[in-house]
Amino acid sequence: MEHAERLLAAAGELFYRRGIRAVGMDDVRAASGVSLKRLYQCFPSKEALVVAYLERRDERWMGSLTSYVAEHGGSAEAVFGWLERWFAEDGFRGCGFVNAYGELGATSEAVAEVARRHKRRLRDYLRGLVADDLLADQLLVLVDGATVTAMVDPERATQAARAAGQAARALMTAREK
Amino acid sequence: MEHAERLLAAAGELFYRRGIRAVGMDDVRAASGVSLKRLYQCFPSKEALVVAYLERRDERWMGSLTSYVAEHGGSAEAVFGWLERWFAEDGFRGCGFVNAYGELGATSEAVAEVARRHKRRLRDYLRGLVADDLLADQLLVLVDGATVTAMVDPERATQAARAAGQAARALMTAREK
DNA sequence: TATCGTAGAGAACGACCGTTCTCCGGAGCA
DNA sequence: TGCTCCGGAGAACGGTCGTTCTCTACGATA
Repeated sequence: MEHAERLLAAAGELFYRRGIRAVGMDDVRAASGVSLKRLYQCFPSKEALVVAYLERRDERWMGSLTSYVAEHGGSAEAVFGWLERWFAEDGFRGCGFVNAYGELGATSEAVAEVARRHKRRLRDYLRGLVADDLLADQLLVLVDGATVTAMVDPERATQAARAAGQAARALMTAREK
Repeated sequence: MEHAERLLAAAGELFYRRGIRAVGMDDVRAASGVSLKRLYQCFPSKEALVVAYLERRDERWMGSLTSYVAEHGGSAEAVFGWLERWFAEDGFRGCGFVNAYGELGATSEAVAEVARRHKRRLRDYLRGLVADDLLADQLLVLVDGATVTAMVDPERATQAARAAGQAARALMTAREK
C-alpha cells in the first residue's frame, strides 16, 4: 500500500479520536510505520496532513451516507437511520469537521475552508433529497444537531437520532400538503 | 477577589475566540494584567482555569437565553430569536462547550463533564418550555444544529436560525393536535 | 530605622512539538 | 570487491508551553 494512504489512515484515526493538536507528527509516524522523512515528503507540513485528512474524511463520510441512503429507498428519512448506526460505532466522537473547525478554524484558513466545503456539500446532497431549500436547511440543522448531542452525551445518542428523524418526517409531511 | 474575575474575563475571551490549546497561560496573564504567580494562586492549573471558564460561560449563556425568552413571552419560539441575535454578535464562534469538548473531551474528563452538564441543563430548560420529552429533544437538536451551521458557515447563520425556528414552530403546532 | 512578609516581573526549567539533519546499512551495478 | 545512491532511524534544533523559582521593591509594624 502506498505511503500516503497508510499515513492518512493512521492520522485520520488519531486526529479524530484525540483531537488534532493532541497528536504529534511522531505519533503519526509511529502509528503508520512510515518514516518521518517520507512523511514530510508526502505532506510538507502538519497543516497539509490535516487538510488531506479532512478531504479524505469528507469523501468517505459522504460516500458512506449516500450509498446507505441509496440502498434504503433514497428518502431523506434514511439519513437518520444512517446517523443512528454511525453514532453507535466504536470510537464515534462527533463530526470531525466541526471538531477541526473549533480547534483550528480561528488559526488556519485552510482548515476552515475545507470544513465549510464539507458542510456545503452535505447541504447540496440533502437538497437533492427534498423538495425545497428551507427543508434542506432544516435537515442539515437536524443532522448536525443530532451529531453534537450524540458526541457530548453518548447515552442520548440514539435518542437524538430518532428525535431528529421523527422531526424530519413531520416537517416533510407537513410540507407536502 | 477581583483577580479571579479579571482572569476569567480575559481567559474566556481568548479561549472562545482562538480555541483553548492555542492560548497560553502567558497570554492570559498579558490580557488580564494579573501576574502569573497570582494566576496560579487562583487556578492551580490550566485545566482548572478551563473548567472555571466553562462554568462561568454556562451561567452567563443560560442567563442571557432565559431572560431573553422570559421577556419575549416565554415561548420556545423566542429561543430562536435569541439564537439569531447571538449568531450576529461580533466574535461569535459557535458553542464554546462543543468546541471545548472536541478539543479536550478525549483528554480531560473534567472538561467533558462540564460540557455534558451544560447540554443537560439546556435540555432541562427547553423541557420546561414545551409539552413533552420528544419535543424537548428536538428543540435541543435544532439549537445545536443551527449553532454549528452558523459557526462553520457564517453567511448562512441567520438563515439557519430562521430555518430552525420555523421547524420548531411546525413541530409544536403539529404536536398540539 | 530595622525587619519582615508579600507581591510582581520575569528568568528558569523540563517537557514536548514541528521540522530538519546526520549517520549508517543495504541494494544495485560495474 | 568497491562505489554510489537511497531510505530509515533517530538525534538535533529552535520554539513554545505549563509551571516553578528567584530577585527585587515596597508597605506595614515595632
